[in-house]
Amino acid sequence: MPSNIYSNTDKILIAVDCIIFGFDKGALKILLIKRDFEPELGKWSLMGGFLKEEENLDEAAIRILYDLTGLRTIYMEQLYTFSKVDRDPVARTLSVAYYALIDIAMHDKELIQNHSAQWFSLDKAPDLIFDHNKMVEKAIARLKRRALSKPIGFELLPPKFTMRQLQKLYESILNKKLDKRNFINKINSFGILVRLDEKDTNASKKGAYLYTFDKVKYDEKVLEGFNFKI
Amino acid sequence: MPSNIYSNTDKILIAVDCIIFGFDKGALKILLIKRDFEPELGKWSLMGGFLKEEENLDEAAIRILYDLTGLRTIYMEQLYTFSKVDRDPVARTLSVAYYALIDIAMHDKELIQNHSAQWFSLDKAPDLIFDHNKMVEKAIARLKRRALSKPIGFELLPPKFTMRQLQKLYESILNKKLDKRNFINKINSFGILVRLDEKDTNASKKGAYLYTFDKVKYDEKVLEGFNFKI
DNA sequence: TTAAAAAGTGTTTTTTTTACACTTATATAA
DNA sequence: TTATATAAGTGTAAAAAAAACACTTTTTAA
Repeated sequence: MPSNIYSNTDKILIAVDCIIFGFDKGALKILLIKRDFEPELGKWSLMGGFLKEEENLDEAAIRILYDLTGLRTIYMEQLYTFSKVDRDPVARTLSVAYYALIDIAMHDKELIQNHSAQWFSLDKAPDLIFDHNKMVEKAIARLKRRALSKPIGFELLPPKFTMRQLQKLYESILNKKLDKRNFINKINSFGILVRLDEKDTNASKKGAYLYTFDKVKYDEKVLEGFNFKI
Repeated sequence: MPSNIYSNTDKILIAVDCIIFGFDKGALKILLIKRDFEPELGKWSLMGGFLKEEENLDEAAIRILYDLTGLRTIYMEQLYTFSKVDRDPVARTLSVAYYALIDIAMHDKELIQNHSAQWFSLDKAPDLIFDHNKMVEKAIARLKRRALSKPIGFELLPPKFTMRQLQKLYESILNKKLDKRNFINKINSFGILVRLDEKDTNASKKGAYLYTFDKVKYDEKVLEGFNFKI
């Protein structure tokens, strides 16, 4: 390798694209924006932006998510870096995909309207520009794997939720029906949920107990290692 | 977002660094190079290079691995993109880490000598430049997870191997002792190994049966889903 | 008052994982 | 030649985890 390894090498644009998952009305959703700029004006895409000189990728992803949702402390994870030479027709661009989980009730609705953004159920999402469909696919696969190794789902739910909501969430992530009793037994065996004396009567006449997530017990559990196969 | 989104954005150097795993004499090893160029001349680092305009990341990683090992068809996977602003003191550089699994017997020994490269056991590896230690850590964690979800180990072994070699390999990846009988029972339950009539007498007087890996059955098994918890 | 809709609750069966010890084959040393 | 040392090879029983399974409760609205 020559000693001037940094000279005459190719510099490249770095984009950060975010797959933003939410959960609403029993279905897993993603937040997409309708582009009001070229290229691909009018088409749907992931929310993205470019990496700046003075920030690292996590910071860029946080900035981009804040711009769209108004939220700062959300679950986020780097997914994969996409690098096909002609993935962006305008210029050679690498894109580092991040995925985020947010409580759909908490985001800033005005902000997403300003960006012509919209929530879509996974099965009803439109075709996306560039390689964004692949990014979403990969994010779903990763989310599925994560859901089996830790109780990631809480990030997607409001602070108080019912067992049934939690189960529906897992069903939509794993894309299969789960047994009610087995699910509750498993969740309770972790001891990371606290049952409140309140009930939620939105979805049933009888009302369902609300639960919250016990962060302290959860962190203990993380240390000893979860087996979250459901 | 402005319409001139591609103008005045920052272009950045992209490096590709490879964590190359091998398995020899019962221990998991990594291949490191002693830098004969600045910065950090004389220190140990991962094998790396820069991404070129006309190639994608996978192609760059394959090129870099070929330069060092002379091998082309090796197991390789993108790991993570490292982006700390000052990770490289010379210039702002992102590094996309890849990890590779190779059969240590197959590589080109002359090539690695030309690069002043050397195999190190994981526990005896020297300190590395930049954030390369972190990369190795992450690669080991990924390898551990992979080892539990599919029988990845075959990539690291010669075409014919003994059960004991396979077990030793898993023991060194998972970093714990495994029960001989349970291991064999589990592996055999997959039906992806073929026992040959040959024996290997290197490690024992009695000799141990050699096995090969049945690629066809393996692929069938992949489709129906592995449970490789050992 | 009754029908409908969702919540809540335990036990049994099956599958998977773990624990565990002796015999066999052969080269080498006495 | 015999004894010894070394690693290979082999199966079963106990424990743990996962999966299957159905009825009762509460309430509202017809």
